[in-house]
Amino acid sequence: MLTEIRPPLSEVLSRQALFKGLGPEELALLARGSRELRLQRGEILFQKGDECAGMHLLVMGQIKLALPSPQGTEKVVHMIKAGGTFGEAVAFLDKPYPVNAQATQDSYLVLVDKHILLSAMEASPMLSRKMLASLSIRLHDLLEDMETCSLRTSSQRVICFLNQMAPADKPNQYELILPSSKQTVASQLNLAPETFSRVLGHLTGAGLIQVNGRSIRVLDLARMRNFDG
Amino acid sequence: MLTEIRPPLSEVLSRQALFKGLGPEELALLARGSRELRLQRGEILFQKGDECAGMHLLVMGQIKLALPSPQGTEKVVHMIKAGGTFGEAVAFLDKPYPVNAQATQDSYLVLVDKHILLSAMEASPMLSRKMLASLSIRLHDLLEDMETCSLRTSSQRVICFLNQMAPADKPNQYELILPSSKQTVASQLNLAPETFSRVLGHLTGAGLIQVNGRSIRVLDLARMRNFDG
DNA sequence: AAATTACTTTGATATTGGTCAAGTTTGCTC
DNA sequence: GAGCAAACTTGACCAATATCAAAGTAATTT
Repeated sequence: MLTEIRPPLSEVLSRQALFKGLGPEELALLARGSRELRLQRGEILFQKGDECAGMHLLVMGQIKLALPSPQGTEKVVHMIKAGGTFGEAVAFLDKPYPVNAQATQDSYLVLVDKHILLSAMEASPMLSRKMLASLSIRLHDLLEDMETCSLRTSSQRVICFLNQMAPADKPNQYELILPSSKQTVASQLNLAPETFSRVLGHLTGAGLIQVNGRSIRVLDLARMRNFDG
Repeated sequence: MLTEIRPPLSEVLSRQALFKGLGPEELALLARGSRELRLQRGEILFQKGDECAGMHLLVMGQIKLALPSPQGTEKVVHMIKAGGTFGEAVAFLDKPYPVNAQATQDSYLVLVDKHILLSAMEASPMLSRKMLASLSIRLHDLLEDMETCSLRTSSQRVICFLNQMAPADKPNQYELILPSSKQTVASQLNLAPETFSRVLGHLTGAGLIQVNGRSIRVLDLARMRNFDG
């Protein structure tokens, strides 16, 4: 067991991009309205329909947001990574959560009470701007997911995903590590795991990628984008 | 041709829910940064990839937001009705439009310059709150659409839609008028028009609904929700 | 290190919903 | 109101992808 250094909450908050630039008294206010949460891999944070207490800020770890289906399966909507937030839209609307949340890695997060958050926003137009920007990005991403899922074929969806995972300068060749298990990625792309596996097989067969566990090497991005399943 | 009475822009703005409660000087500011637009049914307002000048407010008419597909078809993402806004998320992010917009009815809208809108928000925390709430609702709706489209069968999607169109008190029997053409509704549900037609046929055959053009009478909501393809 | 569990791959089959084509109805234009 | 274009319906067929089953790998626990 590691000896952990646990800094005060206000310091943890001050290090998050969302709260950069807030004054110490605002940070203290937020900290007073916040709770720390620690989850082990696999633990469920909340379920669709639960009451929403506030905004979640993931400091470390990984959280999976997914829609449950009547048959007990689920569709992954979004993977939250360190520094990410979720639940703010739901908190503002006073609605129950529309998704399930489960830790896919041991995680450490902070739950910021919604009332406190609202008063902090009242006091800081900059925080409002950042929240607005963050929601806008979420909306934009969700629309992209919708685009991917509803007007592309299975191969195009996978190619689109590999393309999005490319480094910023988009070299024609690069390596990437899948952010989660293949079944999870498949679910995000609205594919059965078997289909995902087969598509990777086709791309490998066409000499466009090399797969090694969770690591994928893209050999020819330009040609891959034109690949037709 | 009708004789139109054209009230000043600031008055038009003051009547919109989003701007209710703003002071006259803020309204005047917004009005100065706004342009009126009039579109005829069928006219295109903007296309995916166009630069975004600000937030659109639809005062009258109907606008279709849709994702174009490589094959020239499109997937309807959202139908805007009178009083609705769109483009604000894109304006905040300084990104090009992610969708096409086309008038499906003769429409009158106001385009509010993004910089002006941002300064108005700076001045009015209430406006910020409303914008945040509006984006949150959009996000929530989009998630619901995703749910509908990705984990339900064609019949369930149609039933879900008919259910959403029920009056607020959810009586077991009610009548509704489709908000747009059947092909447009079908596209929103991610269905081919033929499939939509067939599903309505099945539901009619099962004695659950009666269809008459764009008017649909739901005869037994409870039983319909349990209907299985 | 062995055992158990979860994840992934591969093959065979089934099903849903899309596509194409033709006919019908609706609604708009002149 | 006649004519035309667009929207809708119906049927036959097809293709994409899910499902089921089984075997093979990797990862985790004990």
